[in-house]
Amino acid sequence: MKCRKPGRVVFIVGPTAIGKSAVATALAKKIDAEIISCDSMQVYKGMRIISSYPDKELLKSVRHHLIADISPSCEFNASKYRSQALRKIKEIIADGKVPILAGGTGLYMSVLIDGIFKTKSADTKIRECLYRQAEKNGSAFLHKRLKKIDPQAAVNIHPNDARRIIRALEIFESTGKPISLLQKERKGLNAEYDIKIFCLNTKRDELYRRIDSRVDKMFKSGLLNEAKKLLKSRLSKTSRTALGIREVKGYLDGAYDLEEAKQLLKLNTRHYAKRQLTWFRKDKRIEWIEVSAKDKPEGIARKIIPRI
RNA sequence: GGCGCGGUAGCCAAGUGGCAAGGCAGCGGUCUGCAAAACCGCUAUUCAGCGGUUCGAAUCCGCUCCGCGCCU
Repeated sequence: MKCRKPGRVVFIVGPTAIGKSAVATALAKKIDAEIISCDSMQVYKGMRIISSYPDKELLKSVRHHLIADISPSCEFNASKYRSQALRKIKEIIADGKVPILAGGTGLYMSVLIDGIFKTKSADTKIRECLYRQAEKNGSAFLHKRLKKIDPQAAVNIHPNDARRIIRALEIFESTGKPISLLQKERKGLNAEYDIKIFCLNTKRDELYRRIDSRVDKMFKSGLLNEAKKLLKSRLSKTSRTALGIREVKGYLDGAYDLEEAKQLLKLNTRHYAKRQLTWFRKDKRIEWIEVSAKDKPEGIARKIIPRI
């Protein structure tokens, strides 16, 4: 096929359980592409079931990157993801192939396409100190402080949003510059390449049905053991928040039975899917692809090709 | 059949005479180095139904319907 256009980057995004992996693979086969995961959990090793790695056949048929790549104990983040993904993108393009970014992590997508402001790596000392202050005096107290040094950021961040208030203060203390100023300086893929973003979606009740059935399958294929194994190891701040970990932990701690854990995971996954959609909805560059239960990945890929 | 208790949003529920707490679910949103995270907003002109008492009723009274329990 001659759909290959150098300097072109394709994103296949969408809510969890919509079928991104299969569509991305089907598409990759048709246009000689390689797939880079755009998922904050699939990067971790040992999360095959919990983060739903693409099936073995999919992984075999097309080259995949950034899946099961790093240890769950590693403090990975959006910035690290960005630099690794960027390198892969450049390599793939240099190879004359198309990089397809597939995944559901809105922040990782945005950090690639729109960039991220440059700063030193996270200063954990300052951050921890601020967290202690937040616990003692409340986040509103820190918010008042932020208002003095960076009124712009204070307007954008809710007084209860301790995490962002602390990040803003941390940036100011370590660089001497207000975060709202730094945030204006960002350069991403869209400055150098043609970006195409396709978001797979379906009706809400159908999406929720897919999520429920995926969770049932996950338990059948050994989610419990995988989660147990992960819980025994040291997990990073990010990896420990993977859906499934907390739910299984509650069960193991005796807070509820296995059925309850399963229902909880379904519920939390639905909430997650909803937040993903909120993220994608506001990005007006996205082209929406409505899928239904009877659509095959190849058929969906065929619909995408002419629009690349 | 008799007696008792109860019926408040999709669910759980507070309120027992002065304009219907809260939680869950649902929906919408924020998001630039923890993002499958964290945070925010919205959601009952109406309290099973009908009548009555009262300036005023989800709250008091009567009847009807429904549920639960006990008795015969």
